[in-house]
Amino acid sequence: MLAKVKKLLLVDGNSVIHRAFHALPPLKTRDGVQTNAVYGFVTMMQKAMAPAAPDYVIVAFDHSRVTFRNQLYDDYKGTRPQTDPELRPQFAMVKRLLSAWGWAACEQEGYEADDLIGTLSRQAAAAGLEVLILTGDRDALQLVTDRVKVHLMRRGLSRVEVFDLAAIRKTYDLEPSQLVDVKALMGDSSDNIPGIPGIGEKTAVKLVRQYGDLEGVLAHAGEIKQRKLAANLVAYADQARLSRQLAMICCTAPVKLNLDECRRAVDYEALLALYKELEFNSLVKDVLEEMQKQGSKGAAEAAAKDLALPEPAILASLDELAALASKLAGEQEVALELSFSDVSYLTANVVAVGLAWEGGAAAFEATSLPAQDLAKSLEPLLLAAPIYHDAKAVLAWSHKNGVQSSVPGGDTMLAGYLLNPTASRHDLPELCLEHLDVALVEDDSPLLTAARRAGVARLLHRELAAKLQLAGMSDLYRRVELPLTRILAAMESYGVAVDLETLEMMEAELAGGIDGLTAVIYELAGEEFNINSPKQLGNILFTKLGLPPIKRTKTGFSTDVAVLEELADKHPIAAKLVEYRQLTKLKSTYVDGLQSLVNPDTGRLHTTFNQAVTATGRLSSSEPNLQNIPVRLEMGRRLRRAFVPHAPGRLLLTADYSQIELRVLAHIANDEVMIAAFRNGEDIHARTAAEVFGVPLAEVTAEMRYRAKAVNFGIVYGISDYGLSRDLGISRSEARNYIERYFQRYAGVKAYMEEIVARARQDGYVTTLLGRRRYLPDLFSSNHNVRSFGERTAINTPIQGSAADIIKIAMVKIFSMLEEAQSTARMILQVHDELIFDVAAEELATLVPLIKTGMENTLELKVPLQVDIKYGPNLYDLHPFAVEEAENA
DNA sequence: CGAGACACGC
DNA sequence: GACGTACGTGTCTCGA
Repeated sequence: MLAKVKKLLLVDGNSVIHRAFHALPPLKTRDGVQTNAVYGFVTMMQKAMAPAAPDYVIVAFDHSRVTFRNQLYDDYKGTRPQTDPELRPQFAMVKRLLSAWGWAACEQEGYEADDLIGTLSRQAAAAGLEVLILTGDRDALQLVTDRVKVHLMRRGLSRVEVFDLAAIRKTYDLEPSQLVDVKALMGDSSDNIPGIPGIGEKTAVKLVRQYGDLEGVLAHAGEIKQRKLAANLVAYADQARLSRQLAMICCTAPVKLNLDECRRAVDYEALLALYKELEFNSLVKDVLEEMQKQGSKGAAEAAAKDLALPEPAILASLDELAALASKLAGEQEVALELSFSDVSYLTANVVAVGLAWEGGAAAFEATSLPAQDLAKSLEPLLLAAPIYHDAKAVLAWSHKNGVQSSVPGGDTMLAGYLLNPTASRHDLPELCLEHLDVALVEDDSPLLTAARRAGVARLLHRELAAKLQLAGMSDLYRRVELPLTRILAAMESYGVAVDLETLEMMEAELAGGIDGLTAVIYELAGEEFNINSPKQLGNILFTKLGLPPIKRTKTGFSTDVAVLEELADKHPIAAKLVEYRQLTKLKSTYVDGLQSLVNPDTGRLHTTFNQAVTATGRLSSSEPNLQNIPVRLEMGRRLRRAFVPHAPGRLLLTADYSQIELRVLAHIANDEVMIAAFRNGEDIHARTAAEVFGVPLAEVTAEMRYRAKAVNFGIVYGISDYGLSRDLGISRSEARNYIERYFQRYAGVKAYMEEIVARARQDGYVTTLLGRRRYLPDLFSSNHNVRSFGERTAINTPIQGSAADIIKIAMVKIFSMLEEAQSTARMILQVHDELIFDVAAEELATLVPLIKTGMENTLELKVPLQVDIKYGPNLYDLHPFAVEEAENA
């Protein structure tokens, strides 16, 4: 086995710092100290380090302006201006940075950074190391060998070009060493190297290629046809020789490579302090995160000290815990943390309990206790509205163990989510970094971790609650999200009953269908291959069968359903593939996937409703996702027969909002035409068709309505003529025409779209009807596509998010109405604009009006909300609930 | 183990 | 001239 070759990164400090200084705006600290070059240096280094992963780093600096080259030539670099006074102090800052990062610095009187790099690179290569040179100076290219590569910074800091031996040969058709001869001929005005008058890069390269090196060129001056050029070569031969000496990087400078001194060892504490001083806030965060990953003890202690967390008391018995829980039930601002053995909290065990209150903390080891006993002893506290991080996990667990709970007093996860829904994570360590500037590190002991998390959650919640207040989201938080989380916990804990026999029958049916299709597809393809592999399938379709590749993906031919449908009239295999895809999707994701997630204890599916995931405020559902059960195609829809009530004598009831997003749009855009249509109870797609096609409502054809429906969808999602033309199979100009007429007729919608984008640009965020926010940094991107995306998001988020607000209010309201009425009805699922209940047959007639009016009367909009209710023995056989049934009841 | 392609829902 | 409907989750393949 060969040992891995060690890598050395050599950096031209002066070059990188100068680049950074000129490429970045003059960033300053609050005290007015300019730091842009330092910042640019760090980011450049991080960019270079990430892919290269060097084992050693040395940053070389010029010692002073006077070097051995000045003895050769007085005016060397004679045209260079004085160092900018704003830049000079930044060199010292960079050097402090180096020691914190554990990067060696190197400088030597009489030599430039280049020479030190050249010398060290030769020594390192001789010692068997691989060398990378980071610089903005092209001259370094002469140092390239089979072991030495140059990362050349181009145009500011954004692009780096990598030159290895092959790249040099390809670019110049010369060896690296010949670049010195080129420069000897052409000179360099920035270094004030004279070269030979009248020779530029083109000529210099040509001559060196032809004659090998400078001496070769000079020796053959007589053969050169252009008389002026030949004469200059003779007249300025010595000047060229001098230029060559100046351009040649010295590889014998008096420095010695000492690898022990440049092994990387980051001093995080020092780095953190320095970044804080320089006010590099994003980098401060990175360091804290890194410290957290490393589990740095220092960071943990700093967190405890900064926040003045009390030392937790370790509780010895369940009685002691129960007594404390009862006592704390009477106190304000108590935080409760349960650590679970697994992320699936419904099936997991509680490992530890952490508690924190004003001036105190406690922890309890819970591993070997029956869950019911533990839940029971915590009951007084669960009913006293403590603060949690991810309350739903605790509440679902307690619900499962037969213990009541109240709406949480606070939930740092939900609060953090509301403050910035698009953040990638809302876990406790991340929120601590973001809002308290503290790294939260797990302790080796789960007990101490639980107590620390409770303590931190309590303090964090104060901060978050204050920020929510400032942002106008307190009501949304306290009246919607917090009550909802308890409801979601109940829904998850109830679960959804499934009829396994139905699933098993479908499984057999699908397996048969897939086998048959597989055989047919192999036959049509003339060989066996993996149909599930888009790559192999692409080869069969477009290479072997010679079908036209309709479109490409990043990695090859696209084989998605749109492509297959286009191929359907060219080859019979296409239709078979569409069917194959349909069946395998159904089998693997739904039939097999759902079966594997049925809880063996309850015989039901217990999804997780994620309340802190989406950018718009919608919920999501996972393990399994019960928000994407097939409905559109009959084959898939039949799967819904497997979703049944949890006991005999009961029914499933679905209540869905009709056109909720368009109604919300009509309201927030305040569009008169659309408002009137909804108030008159019109079919909105037909109305849109009448408007767009300029015909009376009665004359709207099915085709016109279909097209208008696509336009309505497009409007909600931020339409483009391209997308609409693709959806409807019409030309772009025709699509543009539709949109134009749409905006003429629905002028309020058009005005809304313009206003919301303008407002979003001003505020940096958009809001929903309940004040839910989404920040839109994409609006300020310099990339046109990213910016357009931001604009569509600005249009869509208030619509989708307000609809999410509405159904959340409805859930809170209906859940408590059911509680009050002591109904046995259970709300079991939410699918964005639809609620699904498991109800007793005899309660049906009373529940329908309760649910319908409850959902229709959430927010007072300028248009009515309309809810359609259906019921049946499963999610497939659903019947509309007729008004007469209610009247007869 | 992560990215990409694909497919399902609203 | 490119590029392009919002928001999600799950499964499978493939290459590091």
